Amino acid sequence: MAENERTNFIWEAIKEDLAEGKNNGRVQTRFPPEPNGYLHIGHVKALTVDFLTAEKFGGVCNLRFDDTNPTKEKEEFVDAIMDDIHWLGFEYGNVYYASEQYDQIYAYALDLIRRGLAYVDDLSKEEIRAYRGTLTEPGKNSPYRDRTPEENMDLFLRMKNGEFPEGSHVLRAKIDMASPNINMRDPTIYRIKYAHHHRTGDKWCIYPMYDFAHPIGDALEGVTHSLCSLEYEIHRPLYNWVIDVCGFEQKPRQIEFARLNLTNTVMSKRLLRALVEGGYVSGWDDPRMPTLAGMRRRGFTSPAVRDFIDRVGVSKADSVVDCRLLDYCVRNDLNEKAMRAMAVLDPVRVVLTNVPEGTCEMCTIENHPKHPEMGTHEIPFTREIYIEREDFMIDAPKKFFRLKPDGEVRLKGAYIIRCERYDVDADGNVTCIYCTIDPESRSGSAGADRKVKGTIHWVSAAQSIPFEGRLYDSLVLDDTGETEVDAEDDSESEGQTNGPDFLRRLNPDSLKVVHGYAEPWLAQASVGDSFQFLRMGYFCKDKDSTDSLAVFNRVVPLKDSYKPE
RNA sequence: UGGGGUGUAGCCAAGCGGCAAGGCAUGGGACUUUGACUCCCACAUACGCAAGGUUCGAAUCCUGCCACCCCAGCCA
Repeated sequence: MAENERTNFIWEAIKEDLAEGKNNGRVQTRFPPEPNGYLHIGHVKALTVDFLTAEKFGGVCNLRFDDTNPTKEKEEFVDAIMDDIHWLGFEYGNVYYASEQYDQIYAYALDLIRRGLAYVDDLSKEEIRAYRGTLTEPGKNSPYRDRTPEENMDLFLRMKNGEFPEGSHVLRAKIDMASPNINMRDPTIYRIKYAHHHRTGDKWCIYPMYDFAHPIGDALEGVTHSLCSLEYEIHRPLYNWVIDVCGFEQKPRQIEFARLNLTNTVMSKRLLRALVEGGYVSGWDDPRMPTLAGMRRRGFTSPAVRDFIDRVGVSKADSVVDCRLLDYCVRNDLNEKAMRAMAVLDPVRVVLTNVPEGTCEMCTIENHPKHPEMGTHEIPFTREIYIEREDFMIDAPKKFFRLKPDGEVRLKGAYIIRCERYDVDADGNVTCIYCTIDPESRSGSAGADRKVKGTIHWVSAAQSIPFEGRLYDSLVLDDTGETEVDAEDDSESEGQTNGPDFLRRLNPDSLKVVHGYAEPWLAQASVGDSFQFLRMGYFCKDKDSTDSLAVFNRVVPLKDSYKPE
């Protein structure tokens, strides 16, 4: 059975490490988010790889907040991140913060200075860039590169003590300004920032860079395999350099894999933040957002999200996954769990002429066709009802199985009705349909086995509740699946005057609101409960529903194999 | 024109020298008091290259070429 066990290239690599006896057979990973935003579906892939890899090899996966840039980070985000991980059902071991490792990281920096492996540079940001060279030309040494360890030590201490303004000095690793790998051309490892850190407050005014803090954090925590996305591949030599130079005995191994991209949406935290801060969406949990908070509010379930990630797989090839696979996973999960109910989104009135006025029969309907243990509920049946406008067609084609003049159709859970006549307004819109019921055909009765080709959903006109359906059928962007992220302007610039380029691709149809009627039973639903409205899809009761109005988000539509013409 | 990566169907993705798994999507059919679900069937003579080579045999090895992605933050 181990024969067919699912694996991936990362696990194969780890098996080889284990076979060579590395790390004494121990495997440890970490999920290292920067608390500068909410987790999105792309993070789920990363964190799933981290957690499942640890689980696979009987190790632990810790959570570490890579909070080395105080200007972007907030406590709100660390809370949201932990909530999201729990929602997904993963258990992390310890919780670490890079900011709690600052003392140790600082000590390693001092050691590098002492050994002549790091120096304080007085060059400006622009000068450093100029000295770095280009992709095709080597860089040249900074005039400050050969300062003595004593001089560097003095300068670095003064940096730490707040004697210099931001931007005036940085600490650089002394590696090789002519390296074909630009990341090795004396990378900056510490910079001055007079910023309030959400955890260390104003204790520090120098902060380590990712490239320095990350490998040290990994080593300090005992990480054996540091899994990350492809863009860090080029940083691996630097990662290994830091590990070596700091003298860590047990050397974590960095392995990179492709990050997740999804059609119809954008996965860049910078762009998601622009949507939130620019007011284009209601917040990080807007149901159109690919954030876990948004998807959760929309009604996506964690098993569905996990199944999706599992089906996507792990490789090193750049890819864009069709968002219809995610939809499939959601439908697949909800099909088993969601109770069946009826709501009419675009109502047209139907009068059942042979049902006496004042009649109110209760029809019993199963909550789930395949799970009788899920129980039943009652729906009031009255003389006047609403059906879906699209379920009636005057000039119906041959293969239209729903209601048409002189045609018969079954009202789900109730009677078979026949269309006798209908009213039309000046514009040709149907305003009312008159039908008769077959009294023998009531569901559950002896005559109920008569077959008609179609079954439609309905609600009582008098005994139903107002319904607002939000049809978030597309994620934030249109369906071109392309996202041009303008390389320019860092997220620090607030200028929202003319939003980023991609905002032009915001899908105006990504949120449609419809008003209709729902069966009374739905008034008892709790926020977060999901239902399948027959033919219309899966809906989840939204958090801002009120007693007088049932507000449901459409999680995902049902597949519809009916094709007109 | 530097370096690091990746190229298997519309989209993901197995495959690791022995003759192309699987899923989504798509098309057809059966079933159906949800045109849903479920169930059948179809869907790469072909693996970036009408390129060389090794081999009895290559998607898998070697050479060359092409395409795309990443790197010149005092972001992560």
